Amino acid sequence: MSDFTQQMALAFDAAPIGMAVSNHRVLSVCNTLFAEMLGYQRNDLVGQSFRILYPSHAEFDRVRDIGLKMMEELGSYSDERMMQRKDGVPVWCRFRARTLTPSDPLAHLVMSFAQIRDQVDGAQLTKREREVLSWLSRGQTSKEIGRELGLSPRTIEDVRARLLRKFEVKNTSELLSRMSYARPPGVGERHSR
Amino acid sequence: MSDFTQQMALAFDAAPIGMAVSNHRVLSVCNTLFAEMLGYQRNDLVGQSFRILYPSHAEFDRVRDIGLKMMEELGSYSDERMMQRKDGVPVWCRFRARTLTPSDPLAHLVMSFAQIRDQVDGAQLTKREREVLSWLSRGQTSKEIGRELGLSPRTIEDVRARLLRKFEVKNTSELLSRMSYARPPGVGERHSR
DNA sequence: ATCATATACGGTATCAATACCGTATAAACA
DNA sequence: TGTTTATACGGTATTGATACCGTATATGAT
Repeated sequence: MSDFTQQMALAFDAAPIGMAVSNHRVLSVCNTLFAEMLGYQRNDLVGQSFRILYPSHAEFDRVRDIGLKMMEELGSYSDERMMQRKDGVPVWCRFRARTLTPSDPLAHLVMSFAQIRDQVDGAQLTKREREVLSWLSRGQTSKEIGRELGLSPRTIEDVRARLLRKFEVKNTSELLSRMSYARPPGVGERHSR
Repeated sequence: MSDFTQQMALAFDAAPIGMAVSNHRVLSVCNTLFAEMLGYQRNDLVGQSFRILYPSHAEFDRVRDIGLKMMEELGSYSDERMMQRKDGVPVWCRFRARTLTPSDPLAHLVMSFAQIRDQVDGAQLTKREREVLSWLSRGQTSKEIGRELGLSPRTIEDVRARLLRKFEVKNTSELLSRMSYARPPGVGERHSR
């Protein structure tokens, strides 16, 4: 086995992004970061169905169909999706896939998973912070967001200041460049005192 | 080793994201997509300095220092940066790195490069616009960027205004949220090749 | 029970961002 | 050859962002 092959295998394992290979939706290889991201040991995942990495069977089915046509045509596909960690916590990922078998895309698939929200030293975002962030990503001002959420603009400024501190950034532009977050504030995002 | 190693090497090469390994800023291995992204054949890049992949020597030096401290502490680093294709065209990338040698991060580095978008709705970015954009994503003000580039802050404001018009966004925050690698599904971007 | 944090709101002060007004040069292009 | 666009710079005026000062309540953790 060549030195090149071994270097590539090492790079795969040590990659700064989660990577996995599947055959007909069964995981055949993954790297350390992928297993870590989802709360598993790597050996626990080899041979497992990807089903266990999605929050529901419906979601598992949905993501199967969603990129199939594009992969048949272009060989690759990318979207943003929710995975589920072993302990049940949802993980938002930038998902990319390339198939080695375009006529039957799922037969042999190479995927990368990049976690979108980097938590800074365990600093999770509160509901309010995510909510404000999602409006900021649409270019809303504090005044507009306050009107939208029925709050004083001053309160929105407080939330913004907290976000800047948490992520150690200078301003909102740098914040949004680090943390892309454009999910609309939905059902679970209502504010309660 | 054998089969597992070979599968991992295959996955590295066929990965849906650009990947490369460097030793003291010299490329030792990269995958097909990485070479393609930058307009090279893979064999042209092996053994080359990363210098040729950056638009200027100043930029090459800047990106060396920028993540060093974080890599010494955490072992990994991520930002958005501009690379330069063989034909001179700039490529805006989400960059991730993990070092295998934390005491001397650049000694052995595994990197991933995800191309962000280089155009939106046919709106091409000029060199100046990309340049300013890359400083904005680091939270720099117009005054700071002007100082950095040896230009009047007013000129930077002109560039910003052009960017806001081109992307039809209200302000810089929305701009950087749109330019980010992780965008909500359904709004345009589809990954190909 | 105390401490830290998130929430929510008021004020002020200062700087940044954005939108206008204008001029000027150079390159691309039909 | 004129027209458009990018570049570069000046002014001003208004709004927004950020950083402080303060108070207050609620919650969760040690």
